[in-house]
Amino acid sequence: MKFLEFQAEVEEVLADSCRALGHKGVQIDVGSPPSDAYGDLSSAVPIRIAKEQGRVPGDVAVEVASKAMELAKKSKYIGTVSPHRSGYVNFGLKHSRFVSDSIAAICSGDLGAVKEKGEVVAIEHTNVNPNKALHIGHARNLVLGDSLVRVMRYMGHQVQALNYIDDSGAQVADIIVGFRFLGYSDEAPAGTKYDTYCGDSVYTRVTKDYENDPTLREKQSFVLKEIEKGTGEVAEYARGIVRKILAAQLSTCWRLGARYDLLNWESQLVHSGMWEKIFESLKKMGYVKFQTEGENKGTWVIPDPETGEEKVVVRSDGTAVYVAKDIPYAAWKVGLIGDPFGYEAYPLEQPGGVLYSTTLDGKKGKVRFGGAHLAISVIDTRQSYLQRIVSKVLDEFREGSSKRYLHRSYEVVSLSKRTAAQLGYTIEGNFAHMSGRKGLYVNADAMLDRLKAKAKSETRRRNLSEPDSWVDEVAEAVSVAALRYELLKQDPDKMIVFDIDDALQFKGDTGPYLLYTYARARRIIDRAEGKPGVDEASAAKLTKPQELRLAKRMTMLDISAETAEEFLSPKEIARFAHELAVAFNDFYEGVPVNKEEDAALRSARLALVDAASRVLAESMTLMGIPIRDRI
RNA sequence: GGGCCCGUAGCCCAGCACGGAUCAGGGCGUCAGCCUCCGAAGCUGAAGUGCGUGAGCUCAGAGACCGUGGGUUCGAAUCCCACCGGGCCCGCCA
Repeated sequence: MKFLEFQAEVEEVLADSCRALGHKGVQIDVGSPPSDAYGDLSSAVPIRIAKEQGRVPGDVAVEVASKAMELAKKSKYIGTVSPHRSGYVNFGLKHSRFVSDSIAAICSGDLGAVKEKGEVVAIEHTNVNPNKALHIGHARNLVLGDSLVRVMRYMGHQVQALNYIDDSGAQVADIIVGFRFLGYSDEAPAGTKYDTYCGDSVYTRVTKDYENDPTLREKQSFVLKEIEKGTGEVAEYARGIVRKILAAQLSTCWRLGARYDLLNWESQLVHSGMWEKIFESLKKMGYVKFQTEGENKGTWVIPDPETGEEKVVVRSDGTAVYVAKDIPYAAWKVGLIGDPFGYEAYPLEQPGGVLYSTTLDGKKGKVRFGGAHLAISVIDTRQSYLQRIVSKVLDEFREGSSKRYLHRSYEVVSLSKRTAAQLGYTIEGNFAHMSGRKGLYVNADAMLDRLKAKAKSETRRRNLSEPDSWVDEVAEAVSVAALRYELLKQDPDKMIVFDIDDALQFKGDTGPYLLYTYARARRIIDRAEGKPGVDEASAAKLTKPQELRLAKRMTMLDISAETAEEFLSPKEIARFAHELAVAFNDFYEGVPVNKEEDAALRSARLALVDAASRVLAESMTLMGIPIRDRI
């Protein structure tokens, strides 16, 4: 995008100026000035030089600016260079050319996405145990992961979006115990989603039943063994239930805009033999050791990367512990082990692309997964310790592997006191952690439905003559925008204390604000009589601060996208989109477009609106927010 | 006991990665305005104390101690250390 070109020019001019003035080895940096009255980019380089040489910063700034001004004469976009007495040098854009080039590029479809195909990146997210419906905590994981997938694709990577299905764990066993030993129906009542039924009614009840009758744990243990074995009537039955729940969960995921390339089944990972191979290698390397005495007698252990103490990986009964299942999966992702899987289309139709599933039937199709250059696991912060262990083991396996296996951690979503109270729970502090077992959580579908109900009335109020189906469809988009933005905009390291009433807010820094802003922009285009169009002469007429601010802002998506990529942090896109929307609304209030009488100016403004709305749409797409011309 | 994360206005958040410029930006909530004018899911402005139901009157007058205290620096919300408060993790559970 054009702003990055401008920035590159400024950096080059600065570096050349310093060299010409004999200042060697100065770190060249540029940034945004505190106010655009100073210019469009600024640098503290003279301050650093002054410090080194014991001079007055303002004087050095004058020298540097004067040299830079000379060198900037032949530049494309640098219009002004000015020193400031504080020691900063400020650079201003050559507005007419910058604005006309920017608008032309964007309107021709060049939004700055990286086009050449880069590295293969595997991104794992969602990973919900297939025994319950998604709650908003799972939704945070999905939104973070899916947005990251979108950003990485935008940045040119070949992305594999992975969804790990733990179909052989205790949580699945629990609901099978409920169906097979406690007489709970394995059919959901009419009108209830299957995953919701299993989570709300079966799982929570079985949890209580365990408390009342500890001998039920034997049933759980039996079911777990049957599932692990993988054959037999109970295992087949569990397999059917898991798939039925997964189908219900996936419909929610798709509703939220997420798309996956592959389902990785834990049961297949376990049966693939990968762990045994890795275990043998680690034994040969002497990294895992057999304990012949002490409290871990009879187990195989690895060194704990934090305490230096022992960490059991294989129990004395020969079975592998939880973290040991993650190791082969991680090794498969980054290609440290031969790929045992085949891949086939999963028998569910995913909107927007085929969903594959691993197989172990020995047939190898054309599609390949795993073996990525970079693997990113979106997993909440409570698993950071275990992820560090996995990472460490990969390094033992091959030096430097941990650099290619990244944990994108994030804090959990808890519930506000008010929301907990609405759900019938009285709590002590200001928030409560969600709990699937206790039934204390906000269901993602239910939240979307509440958002949708509100969006429906808001939309209907503004569109009295539209058919219900249209209103319904728009309300659905608004609800997804609201929830995704709410869960994405906050820093991943901060806990979200979710409050239903606050989340129902459509004003201010929200997803609906972005949708509304986009619709406003499109309305101008719809109602225009002439065509949008701009050249350097008409762009020169775009001199109002609102016009310049909007034009500049819309060329800065790439800066946010690069930061989002570097720090695996899609919230950068949210911040950008909000700033762009604010800039647009400021323009909208203060600058007429279709009522402008000067035809050239009108058409230039129209082109500006068109370009800005395209960039806004792109940034929303990167967040998985649906685009609607009218809402 | 060891480790990780958070602490910014009544509330919620941005800024911290790369320390700098005159007001540390938003949002919510509160109050007051703006639709003969491209969609009001928007925009603009206000919010020191005391008294008064209130128009207002009186007095006072600058500034969110960026959790607290140190340190580094010409310069710290940003870097370092300690402490305080909150959350999480450290199992032959998953």
